Amino acid sequence: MTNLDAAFSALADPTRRAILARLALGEATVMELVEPFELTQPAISRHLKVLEGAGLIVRRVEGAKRPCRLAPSAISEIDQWLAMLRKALSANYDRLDDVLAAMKTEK
Amino acid sequence: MTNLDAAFSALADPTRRAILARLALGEATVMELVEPFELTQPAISRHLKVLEGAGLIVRRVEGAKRPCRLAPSAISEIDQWLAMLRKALSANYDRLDDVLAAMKTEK
DNA sequence: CGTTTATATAACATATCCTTTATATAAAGG
DNA sequence: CCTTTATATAAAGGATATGTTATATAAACG
Repeated sequence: MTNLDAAFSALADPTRRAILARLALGEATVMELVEPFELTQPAISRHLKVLEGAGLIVRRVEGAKRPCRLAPSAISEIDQWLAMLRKALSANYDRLDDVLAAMKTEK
Repeated sequence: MTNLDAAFSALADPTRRAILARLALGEATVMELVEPFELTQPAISRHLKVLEGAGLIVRRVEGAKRPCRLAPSAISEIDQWLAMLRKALSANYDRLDDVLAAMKTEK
């Protein structure tokens, strides 16, 4: 599995996206992340493992706690890949512009 | 399943990303998309269905052929969501800048 | 130390995903 | 019409994901 596979499939789960949205507000421990969800602690621990494996979050050790936060380079690879699509889409858009411009000229 | 779930999980598969990369070069029929892969036609048809369901591609009817291309608004929702993460990450980066600036001042 | 708190891991059930083969359908071409 | 080409759908198997409960570990607290 490439990093891109891991990153996109990590983001495909709404619970994991919610965890990331929470972490966007700042660091949180596992129990703090469990609290807002109707899921057990092991379930959240697993989601965190997936997010960590995808390089989307990092963890510190602080006594018995393991505070999580967003990984600094979290979405860089994703952004790079999406840039390819964006470019293609804007190229298509430009072609549409050309067509419209041509129609205008003919008129 | 939200659109975001569908979009991210569609992108999580390397075959589907390759299909999108191919479509970034321009429209292609199902058989044209089957050709470069070591997969059967039904397998590709399914991937196309997933991509269509996620709003990432659209299809025309042209006789017996169904040419596919990238959907114009393909990644807009994804981009919107990622913008949230990007913002949080750059905010963290700014905080780091503050710390570094403070250290510099003290020195 | 004994207990509580924080987290991880194992074992298991269920659901979903990906692929294949086999078959259906519908347009195209003699 | 009959055959070929293009695509879709169904059935089935195997792998993977997600959740739960039960348990392990390790730090914190009294």
